[in-house]
Amino acid sequence: MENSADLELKNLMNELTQGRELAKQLQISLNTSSSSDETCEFLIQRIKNTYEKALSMLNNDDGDDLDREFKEYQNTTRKRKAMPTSTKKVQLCPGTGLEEQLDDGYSWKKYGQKDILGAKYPRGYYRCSHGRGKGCIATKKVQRSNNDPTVIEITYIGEHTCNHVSSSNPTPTLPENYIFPDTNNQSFQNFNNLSPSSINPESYIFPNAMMDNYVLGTFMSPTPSESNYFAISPTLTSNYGGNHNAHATQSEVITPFTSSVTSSGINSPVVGLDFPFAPKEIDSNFPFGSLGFFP
DNA sequence: AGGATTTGACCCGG
DNA sequence: CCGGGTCAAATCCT
Repeated sequence: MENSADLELKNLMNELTQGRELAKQLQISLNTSSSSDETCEFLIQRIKNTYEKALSMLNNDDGDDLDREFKEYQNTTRKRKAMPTSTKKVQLCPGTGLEEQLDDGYSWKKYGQKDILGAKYPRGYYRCSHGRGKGCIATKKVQRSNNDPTVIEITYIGEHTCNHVSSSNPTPTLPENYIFPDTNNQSFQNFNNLSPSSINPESYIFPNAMMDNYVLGTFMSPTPSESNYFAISPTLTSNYGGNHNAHATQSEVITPFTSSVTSSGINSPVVGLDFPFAPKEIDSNFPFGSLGFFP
């Protein structure tokens, strides 16, 4: 068994190593004409995050802090104490796999969903799927914007202490580098060489029909009829949400540009990215919608 | 069968 | 008391 100090040190090393790798990625991106501004911006943000995380670890010279924090969490299961939060808004790119666009490299487990007053769309609650076992207290809230259904707001609460990446995307040295898939991947190159206005949906993971179903039928239609979200393939459990009125502590807008790298068809559980796309009206019309039938 | 998701109930702070 | 956050049993999916 390794003690908490060793674990702390290991986590610190992980963070610093990750920062170094991200910096390398940034350098590559800067030297690559096909890389977008968003790519660089996102990398910079991630580098900042790793440094902040590393610094906070150093400040907590008491290695038991995380353990204690989790204990407190366990003692107050229904109300978490004030935790560091960060919010990012994700502008969905048409034609890109929704799951990929929302994937942040961690695996999440949904533990709740709630209608929020004044919000058209329900909010989904997720916690790190390694959570309880590893003492990772990270959670996130995902909600679709009232005004712009293509904007998703993700609020991250607490820091990951598990240093685990999604089982469907294992990347030993870069736990959160889902955004940098194999650049030899044809689809990735297709994507990177495209300007947003010239996106060719066929380059992506989802065929047109499917994207129509997701983006047009589900997102855009104010009054979805038969093409509501219940028609969505149950195997594609992507979640959407957003809240335009958000007043988060920090906010950043990220335009995802993830590749068409799939979850490699891995049949491991798709974690974290399910979502009720339909507005509340649909929910009320189809209270048993996810079952696809009325009782 | 086991793990993930859904959903109504519960808890608690404002 | 209201509303956001969480729990946990039921249900679904693989």
